[in-house]
Amino acid sequence: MNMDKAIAALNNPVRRRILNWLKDRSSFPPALPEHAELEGVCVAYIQEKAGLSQSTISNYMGLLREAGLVISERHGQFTFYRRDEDAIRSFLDAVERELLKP
Amino acid sequence: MNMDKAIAALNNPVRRRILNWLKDRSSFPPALPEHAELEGVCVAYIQEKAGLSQSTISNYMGLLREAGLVISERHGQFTFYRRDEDAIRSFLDAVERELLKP
DNA sequence: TTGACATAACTATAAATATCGATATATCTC
DNA sequence: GAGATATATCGATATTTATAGTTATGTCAA
Repeated sequence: MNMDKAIAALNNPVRRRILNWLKDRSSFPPALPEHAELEGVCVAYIQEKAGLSQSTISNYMGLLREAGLVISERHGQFTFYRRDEDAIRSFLDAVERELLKP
Repeated sequence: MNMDKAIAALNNPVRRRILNWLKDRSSFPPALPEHAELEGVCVAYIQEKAGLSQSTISNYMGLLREAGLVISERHGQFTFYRRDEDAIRSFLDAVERELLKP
């Protein structure tokens, strides 16, 4: 997790919203049967929900991934994104340590 | 405290550093005797330490103030800035609530 | 192999941000 | 009041970000 990249990634309401949506897989359309066991969500579903172009969302997800906030996993033609809960928590810890007066 | 503005204000390493410096008044040159009781730091000291132009720092401090992370107080020709600890804490709480899975 | 599809990478443009120097404003001192 | 000082504001430019369209890449299915 990279603090600078993470803050930059979060400095956008749509990306924060996506991170929120990913808390609950069921806020998206059901996965295909063959992907039922996967936790992540494919780009197309996220795009649909966000209402922005495919390229924009792909770029957003790349930023979130580079920031270490989400994990991507390719399965066939699909890329599934899911939150990295540990990284998110440790980001919050780091921000708190940096901001809070000792 | 405004979440969007606060994140934007923190999305810059110098502004985060300033916020850190302000944790400890003694990391700056001593205040004038007539300002000894004040907790804040004047713009010129912050500028000196940051090594950026006066206008840039004045602008930075304005952003931090609008984000609600610092409090400014004018005394004569000087403006003293200090951290708003309560606002910082509640910002951290809000970010945590937004990011962390329930 | 040939399409069809999902996603990523590339290109382009508009908007936002970083940063400075210059100027304006307020205040202090004489 | 005139000049000095501290800060804010304005104007300009360079860089970064947002976003879309287009193209490339990889994979599936017939």
